[in-house]
Formats: sequence, C-alpha cells, structure tokens
Amino acid sequence: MDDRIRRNMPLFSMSIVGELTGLTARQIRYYEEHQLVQPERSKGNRRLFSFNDVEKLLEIKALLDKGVNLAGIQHVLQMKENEASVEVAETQTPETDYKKPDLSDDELRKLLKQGLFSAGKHGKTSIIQGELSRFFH
DNA sequence: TTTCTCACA
DNA sequence: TGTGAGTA
Repeated sequence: MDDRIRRNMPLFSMSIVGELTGLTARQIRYYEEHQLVQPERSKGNRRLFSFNDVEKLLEIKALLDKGVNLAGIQHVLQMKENEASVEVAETQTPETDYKKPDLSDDELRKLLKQGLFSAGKHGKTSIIQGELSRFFH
C-alpha cells in the first residue's frame, strides 16, 4: 500500500545494519535493550531491522556525537513518536507525511521545556553540560 | 558462518 | 563497551 509498510519491513541482519550505521553489534543490541529500537525477530531469534530501525540508529549515532546520552535520546525518540502520531491524526497531507525527522535546535528546545531533566534526578542531567549551555542564554 | 545470550577483565 | 564461551 504505502511507504509506511515498506519502511517497517524487517529486512536487514545485524551485519548489514552494522555496516549501514557504523555501529557494532554490541551497541545495536544495547540500544535495543534500552528501547531505542524495536527490531523484529525471525528465524532462530535473529534480529531483523527495517528501514525505520536503520534510520533511528543513524539518528542515535548522530545524537551520540552531539553529546546526548542514552537517556536523552530516549526522550528525543519518544517525542518524535508523539509528533508522528499527531501528524497522522491531524491531516494526511503528502507533503508532511514522511518528512525527514531531523533533530533541530527547535526540537531540542521543546524537549527541554517538556521537563527532559526529570530523568536526571540521580545527580546529573540527561544531557551533557556542553549541549545544555546552548539553551541557557 | 553468523547471530544470540550471558557473563566478566 | 569489548570480548569470549557455547548454542542454534
């Protein structure tokens, strides 16, 4: 029917995804443990990733480079899911349907305002200081 | 051969 | 996170 189905078709093995994302199998499995990606299982319990999963992993990788830790990324992903739901619920305009989920400063701001810090009540924040300073002008 | 889980330097 | 063990 539409791209959504294709984008969620489990097609890639660990090795493929590893090459595509530059992440190690260990890392990918670790991110899965933390609900950052939900690859399908097939055959002998082998992970099968979809285009969406690969895209998510690339995003995670990018965020990691920006200095956002796993906790922060979880919130980013969660927020994106919310936005996606709203989009689908509101209208089905082809232009806004499958836009690239690039993380902009604006989105980060939204995250921070949503109380992203609540996850860092263990003594430190969810996002590293360097990244935070950009929003404390 | 590849991937999986579990455990540990 | 990396790596090795023992499977499937």
